[in-house]
Amino acid sequence: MGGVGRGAHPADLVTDGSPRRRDSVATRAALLEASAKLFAERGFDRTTVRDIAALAGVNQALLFRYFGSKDALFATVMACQSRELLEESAPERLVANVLRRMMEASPGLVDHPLWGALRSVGHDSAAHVIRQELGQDYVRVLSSLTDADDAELRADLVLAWLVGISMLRSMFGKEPLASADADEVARLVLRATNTLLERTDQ
Amino acid sequence: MGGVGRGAHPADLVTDGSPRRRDSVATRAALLEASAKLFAERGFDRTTVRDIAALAGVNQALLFRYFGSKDALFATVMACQSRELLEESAPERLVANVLRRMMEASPGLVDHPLWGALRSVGHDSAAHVIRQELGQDYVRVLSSLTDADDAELRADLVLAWLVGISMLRSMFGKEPLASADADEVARLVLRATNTLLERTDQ
DNA sequence: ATTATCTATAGATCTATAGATAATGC
DNA sequence: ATTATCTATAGATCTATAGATAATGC
Repeated sequence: MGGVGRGAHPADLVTDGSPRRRDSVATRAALLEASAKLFAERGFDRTTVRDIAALAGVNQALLFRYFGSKDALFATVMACQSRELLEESAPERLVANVLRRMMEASPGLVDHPLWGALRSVGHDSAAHVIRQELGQDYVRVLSSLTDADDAELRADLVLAWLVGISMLRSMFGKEPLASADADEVARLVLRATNTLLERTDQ
Repeated sequence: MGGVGRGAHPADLVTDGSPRRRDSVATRAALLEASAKLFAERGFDRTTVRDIAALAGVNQALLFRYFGSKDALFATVMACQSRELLEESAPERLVANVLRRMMEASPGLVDHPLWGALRSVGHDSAAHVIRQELGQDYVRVLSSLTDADDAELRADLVLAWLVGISMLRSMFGKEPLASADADEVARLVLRATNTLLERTDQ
């Protein structure tokens, strides 16, 4: 029933393209990659284990062999969410970089798995990773940008803005925001967040 | 299995408290009210027709009799979302009023059914009502506040902020935002949105 | 008689498991 | 021999319907 044929192998989706036919490591990786993509696109509830297995090109029983349950797989995916954007950006460039990456992604697609977690809003693991990663990592960096004693609240508000923009853009395709010029959005948002964070540099 | 006993009658949930025992109008209203509440709290996928019927105190078969399907009920609820907040606020007070109502609601609960629609992000009717109501009603009012030629884009960004604040607050319980003082949040956000909308009045 | 309500269940998913099969490494 | 993979299916939901029952209005 799935569009992906049964004959496809997990190696097909793995970048190193090694053609080994039985490889638990590659199978596990393919399941992680496929589920990250589908959970981000549809959320936890609307993603079935058979969809994931079909996209990964493996039998659905292997999902349970390697991860135990759909819930555990989801928690693993959430825990593996990369922090590369956070780590590669200087603090004062973080908002600009997140915005740029967000706006340059094609409308309707999330550019970062973290925003994809928003689609699984009812799930504990999603709520946990949102609080954990947004709460402790992004907010720490953002709150370092202001001296105000309510620095964390201000950082929360900046984050809320990024979350909202991602929602309207990638989930609802809200126009004109979805098709807006990245530079123009960045200019508007950065000017306002600089006001919020009491920074005066353009 | 539901906590609401089978003996409860729809009239129990209806404000006018008329004790009529068989009343298709009251039953229909009770189903609408119960489903609006549950869809807002849990989203479409995690709300079952039996949950709705139990909360409304009616048999689940009546849901299909009066609305045809769960999908049609959802669409009806979405279409009935009230616009009272939009209509009762002067344009220049809209953001402040939405923020106030949002922040004064207890954390973890949505104050307005429109924000609850965000939980049903995968559903067409939810996406439609979000685009329709946010897009055409709120944005029209907000964009009237600025003379810039990208007025609608700026209005979209203000809306994105409100959406993001609601998400972090009511769905993820993000601290310190969730427990922050309403006035302080309003002060910070309004100052920044005034910058965004190029207004100078406090 | 009409119609609101309830019972019972069909039919469609979906997660998860038990056990069979087949490819690998020694 | 070990272990990755597949088949077949149990068991639990969930939506939706057909038909029975019972309360209302004339």
